[in-house]
Amino acid sequence: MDKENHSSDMESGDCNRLQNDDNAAPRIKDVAFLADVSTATVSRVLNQPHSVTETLRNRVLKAVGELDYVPHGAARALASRRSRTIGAIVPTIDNAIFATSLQYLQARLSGFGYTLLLASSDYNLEREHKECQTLVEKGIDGMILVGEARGQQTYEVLVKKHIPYINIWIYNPDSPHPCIGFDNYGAAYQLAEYLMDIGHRKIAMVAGINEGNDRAVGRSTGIRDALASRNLKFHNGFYEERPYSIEDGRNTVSAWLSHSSPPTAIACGNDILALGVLFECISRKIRVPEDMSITGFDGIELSAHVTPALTTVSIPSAQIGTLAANYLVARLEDKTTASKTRLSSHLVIRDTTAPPRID
Amino acid sequence: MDKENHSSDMESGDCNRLQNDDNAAPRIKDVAFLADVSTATVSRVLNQPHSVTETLRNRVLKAVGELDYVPHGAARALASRRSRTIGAIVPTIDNAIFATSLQYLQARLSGFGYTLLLASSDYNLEREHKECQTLVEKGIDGMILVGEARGQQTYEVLVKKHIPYINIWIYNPDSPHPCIGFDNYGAAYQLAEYLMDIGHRKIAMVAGINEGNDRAVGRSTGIRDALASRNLKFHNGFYEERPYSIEDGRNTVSAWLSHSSPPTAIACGNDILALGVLFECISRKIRVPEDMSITGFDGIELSAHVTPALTTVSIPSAQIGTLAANYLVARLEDKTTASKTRLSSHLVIRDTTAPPRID
DNA sequence: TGCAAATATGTAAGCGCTTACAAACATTAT
DNA sequence: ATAATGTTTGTAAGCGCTTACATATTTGCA
Repeated sequence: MDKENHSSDMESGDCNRLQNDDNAAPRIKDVAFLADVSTATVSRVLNQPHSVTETLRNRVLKAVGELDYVPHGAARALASRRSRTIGAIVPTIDNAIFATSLQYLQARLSGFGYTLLLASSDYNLEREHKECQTLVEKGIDGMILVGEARGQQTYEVLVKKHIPYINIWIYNPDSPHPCIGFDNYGAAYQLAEYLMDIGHRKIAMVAGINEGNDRAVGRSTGIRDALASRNLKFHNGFYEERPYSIEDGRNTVSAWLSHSSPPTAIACGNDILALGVLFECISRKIRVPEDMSITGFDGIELSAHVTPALTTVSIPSAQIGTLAANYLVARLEDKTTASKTRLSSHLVIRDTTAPPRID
Repeated sequence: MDKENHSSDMESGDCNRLQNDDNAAPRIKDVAFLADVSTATVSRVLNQPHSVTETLRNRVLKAVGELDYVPHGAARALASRRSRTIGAIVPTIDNAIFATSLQYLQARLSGFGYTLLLASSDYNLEREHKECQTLVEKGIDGMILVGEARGQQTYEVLVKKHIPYINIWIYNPDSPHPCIGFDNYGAAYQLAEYLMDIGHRKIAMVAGINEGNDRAVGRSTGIRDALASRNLKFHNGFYEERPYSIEDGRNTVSAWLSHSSPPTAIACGNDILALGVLFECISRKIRVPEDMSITGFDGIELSAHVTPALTTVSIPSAQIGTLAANYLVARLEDKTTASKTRLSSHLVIRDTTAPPRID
């Protein structure tokens, strides 16, 4: 069963192509044989082209082309201890804002020669931990996580294996972990101040689910604290947490709208929820912004185009993806990088907010 | 430098834990040593638990737990020739409808113990080919591709390596390739017939970019052929292809709307474009559907909530993701599966379509 | 021209697992 | 008791690469 024809001193490998059993994929050995060099040289041509003479390099490259040789990733990863693969765990891919980030992340990684191994946690920290282990097992070189609130054990898995990681979508100067993002709390706080500055006192909030989601917590707390700073609370205790869907936004406000003392402004944890609230108001003939102010969070493309256009906080989602890729690749190539990057969010005032009517 | 303490016949491995240099990650050897069994047994416990006695199995599992052992994916893949990884190349992640599909795909794969390696082509066939090679090199066990129009060479890479693949988002009974999806052409054809049935003759279309995108081609051709079947053409030649964005939808119709003979209905290649068209009409005070009918394609959540609600074709995007995972895993485990699955799309008639005004 | 230093290539030892095969042991039939 | 059979475990040969080290070749300089 063993092949015998490996004496490398025969003239011209050209007519002596290795008789591979059938059409099995070619190995580095086959390339070496065809180009009449050692496997080490082939490997060098592929990994550090300039350490090989041009003549040889060309011969090898020609052989690679002729055989349609594709290196075996697992073997490569095993021998070199690097997989050129980056893992990412997002709460859900099915969210415009994460999708954008992922798109840019993936594109940038691809440009650096890295591949993206993707998992989702469905906003569940246990699942996140499990997926993290799976990705680590697959041999990722670096990891991208959303937010920073998670069990210490998850971080430990990464630290133990010396896998660099970064928390995105959040910026926390006091955190021991590297991060790229913005200040959810601060942005929400500012948003609430704006609402109060233009005269609102009766403010309600439809938040995203807070559990296991520190971004949502930051937004909720930011609004709440801003209100408290002026001795206000959520009007009538109108504060609800809902999943990311238009439908949920709509349903949630129904009760509030028929209350004897409805809020004059509703802050939402994200644009999708806000859109739901907006659509519900519209279909109930409640004038926005005259009778009701609405704010979103995220700044998805759509928010600029609905009528009235949604006041929201725009987030640099594409940039987060790109920078996360930059950070990890820099770390992996031992270049220095800032371990924390603060990106700015912007309050975008559009047409769903105005001073409340004076009764 | 070599460790010597490997004689496995010493009493009780319990107090003789392998002195790993520092905190290097434990290897299967370490587990075997701790549990006082061979590495083969450890491997069996991990891969075919029932081929090992309960006593031994428990001892091994205990050792695994104590050491926090995580198998090395690359080594595993190299030795077993399976990576438990599935590749997917989508045009862009940043599109609600693909994101949904990916979310379900990923969730299902994860349930089967597989991981998703993700790449995007940006609707560029060459890039797709390159990404395909990269993924194959990483050692994916199966591949998911969107649409079926691509160079033969791309398919060959997969076939040569015996990697099962499936084209999603499309259904073509005559194709030599397995697929899961629906009939873009037929659905579009039906949509145009509906428009004509309710009286429209002046029909225009804002299509997605057709190049390198057979789904878009199918939709465009479906509309065009339906018109032709009743001796119609795009009114005034009003047919434009535009990128996937609300802004593009808006801009595109501007010219048509100020034309002396505007269309009475505009069919769009996807919901996002349709939304753009709708928003533009609304901001120009053109009544929808009285003065203008608009149709979308995809059935994103939003289309049901805008006012007026968008008439569109709903697509089973989640199902496509789930079924694609099912198919590939079945193939990899040598179970039989249908190689082509036709899913149905549905014309959802809502409030943006009505008979044209009679002049 | 000769010798040291620099550069180019080859040799072969792993990387951490899986698995064919061999060996050991347990079970049943003879 | 012995042989035949089935089951459990161990041994060790790879899987396809990379890379430290050894070797061969070239270059620079006295």
